[in-house]
Amino acid sequence: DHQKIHFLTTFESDLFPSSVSVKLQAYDWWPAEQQQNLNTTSRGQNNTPQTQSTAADTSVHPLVPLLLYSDRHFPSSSLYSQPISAAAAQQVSAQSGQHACYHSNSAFSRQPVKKPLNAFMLYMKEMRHKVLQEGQERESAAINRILGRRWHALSHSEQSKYYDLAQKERLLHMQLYPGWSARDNYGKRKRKQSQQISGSTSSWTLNAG
DNA sequence: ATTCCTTTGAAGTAA
DNA sequence: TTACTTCAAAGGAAT
Repeated sequence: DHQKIHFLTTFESDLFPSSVSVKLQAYDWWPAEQQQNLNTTSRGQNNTPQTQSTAADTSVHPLVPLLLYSDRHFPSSSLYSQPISAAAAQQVSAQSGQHACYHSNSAFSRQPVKKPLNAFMLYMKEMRHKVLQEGQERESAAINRILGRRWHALSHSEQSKYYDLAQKERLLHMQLYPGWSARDNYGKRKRKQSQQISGSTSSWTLNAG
């Protein structure tokens, strides 16, 4: 989808100044012309990708727009569903202090920032629908078992695609939420006491904060 | 309405 | 440093 890719490039140019261009060069799917324009703040969007083969066609990983538009990471009600500007990024940095980091578009709905997806989670997100189309399994637990076996059957180069993408998402997550830590959501999910917790009866009600 | 199941990997806690 | 635990996604099943 060209619109999403354009959003990505605009986001990169606004959020990352020339000071972090070294990091960007570590990922081969970033558009070459974008890397050249990193030191310039203004950028036009007059070229259409379909008229001729541009750098964005080959260097932008096809899963990156999928990540940026993940409904979980960027809920429809949050400001991240809109194109991210430098001002919005600074607003995110301002609200991410030493305590928990939230998506917030209003004072009434706050959704916690979740962990970035690891390589296998990205693989599942992309391949789940294919297993569903095969029609053998319907439950997610069974599908996840299948995807776990297929993950181990992948070649090293096929897996590296998702490891690289996961590293890219961790970097993006770090830039978007500088104060965020996995500690923010650790131990806050309600679980059955019969699982592991033994002894106190209401130990996990203290997370109301 | 909420948790379980089930996978791998990242990151947390406790020893 | 090592071992163990939690949570990321998904959604039908179970509670």
